[in-house]
Amino acid sequence: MPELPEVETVKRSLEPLLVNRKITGVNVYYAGVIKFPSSLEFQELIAEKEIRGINRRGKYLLFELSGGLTLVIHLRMTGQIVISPPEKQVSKHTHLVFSLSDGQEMRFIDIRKFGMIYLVPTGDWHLIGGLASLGVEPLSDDFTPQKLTELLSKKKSGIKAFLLDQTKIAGVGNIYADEALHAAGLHPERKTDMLNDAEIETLYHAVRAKLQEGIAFRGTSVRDYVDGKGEKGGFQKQLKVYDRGGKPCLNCGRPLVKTTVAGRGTVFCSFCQD
DNA sequence: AGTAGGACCTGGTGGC
DNA sequence: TGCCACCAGGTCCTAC
Repeated sequence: MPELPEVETVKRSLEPLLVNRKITGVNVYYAGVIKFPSSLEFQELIAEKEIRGINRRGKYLLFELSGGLTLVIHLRMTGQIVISPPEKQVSKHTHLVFSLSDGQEMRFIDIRKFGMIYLVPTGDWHLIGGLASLGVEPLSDDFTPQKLTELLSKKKSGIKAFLLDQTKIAGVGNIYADEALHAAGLHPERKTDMLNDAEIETLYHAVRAKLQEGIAFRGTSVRDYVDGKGEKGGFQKQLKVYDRGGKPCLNCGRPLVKTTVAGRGTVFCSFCQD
């Protein structure tokens, strides 16, 4: 599911509902989502901790808690975090329910059970696979055309595989990779070391623009994605290629091609992207 | 070093 | 309507 814009939208929707509230306890329905520490330790450690703030790094959500702890959540494909009143029936696939000091509940729901939850001392990111090795935040000032040039030069692969590599750029997933490549007019299998300066500049702006548009529309709800209030996003109506295989390219009218690139379903225009 | 393929899970869709 | 194959916003691991 969620890529950077969706995770950012979840973060923004949760902030006003969670910051300065205390987690009074947690009910565990499926312990498998808790990757560290043990389920028992998790339940003991998190009780009575105050949520001081929420941050995002790549596709990870980081809840800064009192006591020097951070609750880290990765939603993977179908994870959802929703704030609900306790009287609302707990839906199927709800794995954790946090009780909050204001009487509400924070529920972690995940159909496919791929989501991962950790509770670690703040800063001990090495305890979490993937988080410590994340690459640059694409919407930060650290991400520049020069930085992109440097990253591209260090990898010899297809450009779509590069965009999906979280150790290079953090947060781009399958939807925004396809959208950015179409916007930039680049074929997903173009080699990273064969792009000229103008193409890199175009790609740089396309990646940022698509992520920013995704946030502005509050994320893409092709299937399961909802924000912290249970609301769907709106960017699915703006998609130019993702989920549009066989339909006409909105630039040239020719049918979009659906293939597999870097092991992922990929849609592009063989005329506009080369 | 790169990528392909399988694994992890459940559910929706489209074909027959 | 039923059954089946295949597909899905991610990442990790193994094998070429």
